[in-house]
Amino acid sequence: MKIGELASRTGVKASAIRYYEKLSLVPVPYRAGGQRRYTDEVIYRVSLIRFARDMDFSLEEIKIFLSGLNDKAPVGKRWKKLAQLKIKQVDETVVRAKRLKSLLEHLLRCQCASLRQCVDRLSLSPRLRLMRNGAKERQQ
Amino acid sequence: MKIGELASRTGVKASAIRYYEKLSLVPVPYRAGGQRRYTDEVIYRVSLIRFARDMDFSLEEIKIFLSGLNDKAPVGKRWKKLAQLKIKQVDETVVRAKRLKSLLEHLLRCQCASLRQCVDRLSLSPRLRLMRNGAKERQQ
DNA sequence: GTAAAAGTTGAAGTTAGCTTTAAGTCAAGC
DNA sequence: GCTTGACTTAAAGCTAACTTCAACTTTTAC
Repeated sequence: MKIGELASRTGVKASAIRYYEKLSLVPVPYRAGGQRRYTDEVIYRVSLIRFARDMDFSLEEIKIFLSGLNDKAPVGKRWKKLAQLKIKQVDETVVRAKRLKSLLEHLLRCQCASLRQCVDRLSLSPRLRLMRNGAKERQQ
Repeated sequence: MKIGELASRTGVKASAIRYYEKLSLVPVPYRAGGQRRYTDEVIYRVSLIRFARDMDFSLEEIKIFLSGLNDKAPVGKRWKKLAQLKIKQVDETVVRAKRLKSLLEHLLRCQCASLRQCVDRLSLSPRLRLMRNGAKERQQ
């Protein structure tokens, strides 16, 4: 399979696939007359990469995941650690998402005339702090 | 309050606050000897911006939200539309997050020797497609 | 009064994750 | 055999959301 077919079958652009190759996220394929030829196996890998990207994994994280999945040995420590971290993050995401949803629903219902009034009614000020604590940590 | 205090009270760097000012996300403040002096009101606004950023709102979206909240008139159409869109997105986020969680939990439990074996056992290949459809649309 | 800390500016730099470009080579259909 | 479309490369460009820099001024603490 040439790179164009791999691209159309996975929904990932050829340029992205070449970029992943450079980062060692997909294997360096066999070449015919200079052009890349892929086995079907690679479809799984690229699809997984795309899925993980949709889940906001960074390419670095995906690299760890894929190397973990490829080991013949049981999944490594780094892999397990990352997976557990991700599960935790997912839980937090769900909590914050629900909080955001009820905030938005309140704002759609309420008739607050000003930001301050709205924030006060929601007692958002102390709550904001809580929300922030649950949120992604920032690099400062 | 000077910009440094506003920064430390909101957890948003001074450089980011200046950047927000340039984008009209925070009001142009009074100046004393060339330096910005803020009222307490601004804390709410900057905190809200930060909260929204943590929720992955773009600054453009935040601009719409804040202008909606500031109107004396009932919240505008654009605002409501965006809020409803965001609620939908939040629901999707929750669904995908849960799906990711069970996938990760499976991977932690299972003893798949290879990527292909694992993907096959999960019958992930058809599922990937479903997951992708539920995921953010990409610009292609 | 003076030194250090905090503020100011515009412009350039940073990061991730690609995409686009230019200048070619290779493959497929007629 | 020729055209057209798909492929190749390295390098540059893009976007969002900031941060950093350099060179300077203002404020604060002692």
